[in-house]
Amino acid sequence: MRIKKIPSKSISITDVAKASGVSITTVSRVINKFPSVKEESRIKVLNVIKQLKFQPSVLAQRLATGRSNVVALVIPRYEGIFYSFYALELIRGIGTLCAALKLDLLLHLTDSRTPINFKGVGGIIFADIIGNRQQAMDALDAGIPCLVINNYIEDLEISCIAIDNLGGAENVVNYLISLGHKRIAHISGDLITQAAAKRLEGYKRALEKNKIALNQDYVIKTDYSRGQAREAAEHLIKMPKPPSAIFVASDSMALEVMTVARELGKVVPRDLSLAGFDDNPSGLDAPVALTTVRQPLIKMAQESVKELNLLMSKKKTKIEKIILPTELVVRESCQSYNPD
Amino acid sequence: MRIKKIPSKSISITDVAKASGVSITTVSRVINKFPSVKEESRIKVLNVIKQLKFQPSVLAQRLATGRSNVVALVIPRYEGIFYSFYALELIRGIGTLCAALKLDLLLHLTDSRTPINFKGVGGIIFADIIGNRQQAMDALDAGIPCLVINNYIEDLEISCIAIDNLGGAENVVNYLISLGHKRIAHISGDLITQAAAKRLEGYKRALEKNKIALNQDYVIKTDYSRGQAREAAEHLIKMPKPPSAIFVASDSMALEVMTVARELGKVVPRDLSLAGFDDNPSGLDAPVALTTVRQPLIKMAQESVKELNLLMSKKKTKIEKIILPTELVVRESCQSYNPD
DNA sequence: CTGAAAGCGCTAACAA
DNA sequence: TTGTTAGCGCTTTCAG
Repeated sequence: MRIKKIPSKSISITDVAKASGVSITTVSRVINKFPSVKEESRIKVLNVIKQLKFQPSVLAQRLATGRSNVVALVIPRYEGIFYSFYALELIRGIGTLCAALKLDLLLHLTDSRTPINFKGVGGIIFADIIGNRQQAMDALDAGIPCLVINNYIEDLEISCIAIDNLGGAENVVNYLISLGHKRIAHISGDLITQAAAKRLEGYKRALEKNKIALNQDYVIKTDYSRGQAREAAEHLIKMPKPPSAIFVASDSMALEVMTVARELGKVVPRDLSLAGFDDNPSGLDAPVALTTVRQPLIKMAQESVKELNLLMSKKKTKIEKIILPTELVVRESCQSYNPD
Repeated sequence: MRIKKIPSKSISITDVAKASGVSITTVSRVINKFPSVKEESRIKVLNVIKQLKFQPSVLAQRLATGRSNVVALVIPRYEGIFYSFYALELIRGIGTLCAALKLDLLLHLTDSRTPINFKGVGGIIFADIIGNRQQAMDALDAGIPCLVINNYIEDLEISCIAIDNLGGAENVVNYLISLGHKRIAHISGDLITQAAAKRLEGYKRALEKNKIALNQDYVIKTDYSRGQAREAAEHLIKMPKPPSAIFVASDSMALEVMTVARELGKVVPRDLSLAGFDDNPSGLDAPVALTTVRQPLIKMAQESVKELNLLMSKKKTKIEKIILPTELVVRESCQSYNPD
């Protein structure tokens, strides 16, 4: 004879069935709100459920149905992502909407190498794709509903919701140009991210369209960290012919640049115009409020959950490629170019 | 006859067994690294697994064993938590350690009312307890390994890892007093959080120990938001007899206060000394670097995962109540009191 | 060293 | 309207 491994006092559907004098099937029907249950039985079962504080095992449910309400959020764990404003906004947006839709949120900080075990998750949101394209492809051909945010992927049959980094960057640089600046530098973010690459591209495009020659010395690449922003800023400001304006790929780096400028005796915006990207609230703490580009992070996050939910419930199968617009936020850190 | 519902091409342990000519039991043994498998069989199975890209269903595993490697992180969704530096640091610390320990992280932003379905989670970390005491008690008597962070709970048989908010606050206020300040105000955080309450208490205690009478008009309560910080700051600074120093319960609020002071023509630290709490990196972006209290958030987060992991693997059952020390970070925003 | 068979808690097809 | 029964994919006795 078998012995139950652990006298796991956890109550199951069977206990409920016994206590209410019906079959487990009926209990199951009550749980799943089948209309075809006699009112009397339903009430009885419901009472017992309450009494016993029964909660169905989601595990067993998922195993039996093959469906799962788990949304996995896959965030690549590259250097610096967590120093960004971005990650938290994403988690916040996705987390609150998941809670509202009764979806479980599994947070997966991936090193990009380790394959993800998809069994048991109902859908996946890839926050950007940094070296983990394979993971997305695996998910795709395992037939798991999934989508990518913050990265516009053309060559994969996958939905994506991205932000118009290119346009946003182009706009802000155009703005600087409209103020009369010609010597405009760019401190870029980590170019393994599409966002940083597109911002750089937008910068270049704006210059080009305005017939301003690109000066390679004015473009400095960083990993988004404040440390590298500092080095870049020092380098730029100390140049024999320093730029009159700098477009920085993130607000947090821009703030560091502002600090460096102050240390070197430069007054923003009089001696140097400065623009960031993100609309990070701390841009308002700066001595001079930071001009920046607002990106709809929360919106992107929430759209992704909505979309994924549709995919998961098979209400939709068409893939969608969306680019959300950005908005230039003019504050005080930029000024008309003054050649004196 | 039955028809398989969906020709779910997902490969299972059975497929692996067939393809390698052994029983599923043997495959299971290989998966679980039982030593008692002939090397030959093991290799064969391992090969097939690789070939078929088989990944065991964690669902089925959990159902069969009753064990689960899922860690639920329960974060109460009160107003303003996500505007804090705190939340992201927590998620970052917990997330990376979970990944390292091969634990799945379930993120649960709770409204505190809805009971949590614990079935299938192996352990729970409650990030603070804000109105959701019941959830913790439920988990406790469901016998699920769990602990509380950022809240020292005396009257519950639950492990907790908290931060010495009281001591931290007392220290910083002592520091202000040592600089000669006597009119010291406090802008508190949301007192539903233990952290805010303890910081207020620390403030009071420091005054008391130094025989400085508490002036109720100098204590202003907020919800941690910048908006309320602004109002508080305006009120304090415009008082007929304004404080010469303000201890603010969070760095982000302190930065807002600094902005307000500047707007009102006050120079920090000459006219007003300012201290925060958190050691939020943006404290360094301020025109005047913010003096603050550093709290070991990452450490708290990581300790909690370690501890929970021990609890989950039954290697430990003793509950632990830990308070981690803080550290005063003196920067530039405070100055000796100058009565002129 | 290996396999058959009995669960884990639930859902769903079928029959009543 | 309800119950019976066969799985879902895995682990774990127990008996070779």
